[in-house]
Amino acid sequence: MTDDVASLTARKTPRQARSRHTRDVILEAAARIITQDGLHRLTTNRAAELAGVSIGSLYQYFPGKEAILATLIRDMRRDMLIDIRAGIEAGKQLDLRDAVQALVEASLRHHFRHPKLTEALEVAEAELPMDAETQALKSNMKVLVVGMLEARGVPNAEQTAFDLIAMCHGIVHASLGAGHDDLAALSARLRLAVNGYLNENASCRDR
Amino acid sequence: MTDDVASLTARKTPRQARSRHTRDVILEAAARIITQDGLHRLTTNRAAELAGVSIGSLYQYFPGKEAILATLIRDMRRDMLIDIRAGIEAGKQLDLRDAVQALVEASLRHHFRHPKLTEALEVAEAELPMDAETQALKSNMKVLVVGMLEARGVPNAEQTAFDLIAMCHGIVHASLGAGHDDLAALSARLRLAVNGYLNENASCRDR
DNA sequence: ACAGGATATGAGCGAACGCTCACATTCACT
DNA sequence: AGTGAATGTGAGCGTTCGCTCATATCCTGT
Repeated sequence: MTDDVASLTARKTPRQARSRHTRDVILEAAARIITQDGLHRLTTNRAAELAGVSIGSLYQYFPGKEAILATLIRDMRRDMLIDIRAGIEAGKQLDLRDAVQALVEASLRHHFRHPKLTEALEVAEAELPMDAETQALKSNMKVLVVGMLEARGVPNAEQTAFDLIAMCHGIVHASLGAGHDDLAALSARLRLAVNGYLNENASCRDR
Repeated sequence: MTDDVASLTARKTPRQARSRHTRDVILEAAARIITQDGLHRLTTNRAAELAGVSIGSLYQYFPGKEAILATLIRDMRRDMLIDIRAGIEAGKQLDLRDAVQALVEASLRHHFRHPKLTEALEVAEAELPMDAETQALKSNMKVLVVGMLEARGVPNAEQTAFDLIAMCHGIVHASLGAGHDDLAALSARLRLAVNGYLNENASCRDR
């Protein structure tokens, strides 16, 4: 099976500081290649070379380049969950619209930390089988967002969460692609889209 | 220059029916590979083999695999422009919301004709230089949509068009990725998002 | 029927890729 | 200081890729 998750998990866990460092520089090099040259330019040889590490060392820790990608994706999702948690915490006492906005801004900050890398990893994630932890991380995020909406009486919270996230993602993706990097302006436009959806959703139910 | 547009344009224009057919089967084979196996599985050798054509013939008409992609993208954008025109025509006599909805449904039909291929080509387009015709096609689409909004008194039509398109794109993309293929349900949710944005946009101005 | 352009073929070159393995080096622990 | 485990090395194998070119076949116009 090519789609085996085993081919995505680390081959050997570093036990010494030395090897942890080796693992890290490989991941950093891979991230830099993706950011600067694009996903399709990532090769194991190039990553090892840029990391200043022999190709053999790379294969000590990663069974293949997909495993490197899976690790980068996992790390990204971990960071994202932290940001989501912070966003929900920040909006804990606020009403629906402000709470959602707090969440939007938190995930916006996440995205803007490494825009190109994040976008590329999301593309890669779509065509890779997902390991258990990444799956769990994403599931956690969903539960958090849906819970936040439900706690504020939003009907059909599951679908609403899905659409809000997809909408925002679409706008952010398109804006980055068009070269817009004004975070404040972007945030205002997202608020417009999100509030509009929430209002329409509510008035739909009233009728 | 690797980014030269010359490397994306056809090498030789078919003069006989025979060669037009060769060109077409190559494009069809490439599209099938992308649809079934993904973008990264497209290679010139594989495309020629699947098309039942020698590798040499492929290089008679395309200087490289990027040229094949560029051609598929151009064809896709051509079809899309036709659909957009039809959508605008269909909503010609309608008010803002219904006209936008007609447009949304037209582009939704376009997307659903070849969902996987369309998505993949849009990814490819993002990391390829654009040839003049594709650029013109996209510019035409933008003018049409912006004009439709302006004709109905929408303020800030440029930005609104950008956001509406990006929003819808985000929702459609996420839905396809999640396996939702109910066109009617999707259309209803897009209407929700779009109307919400338009209402919010209008009420923002009133205040 | 025939000339000459248009089209089709596929062996194969050089480069890049994924990856292994025999070996060298360094570390932790006694 | 010595030993075994952990870690690091890089030449190089087998494969695939993009692509060329000498050659063969087909088609059009006369």
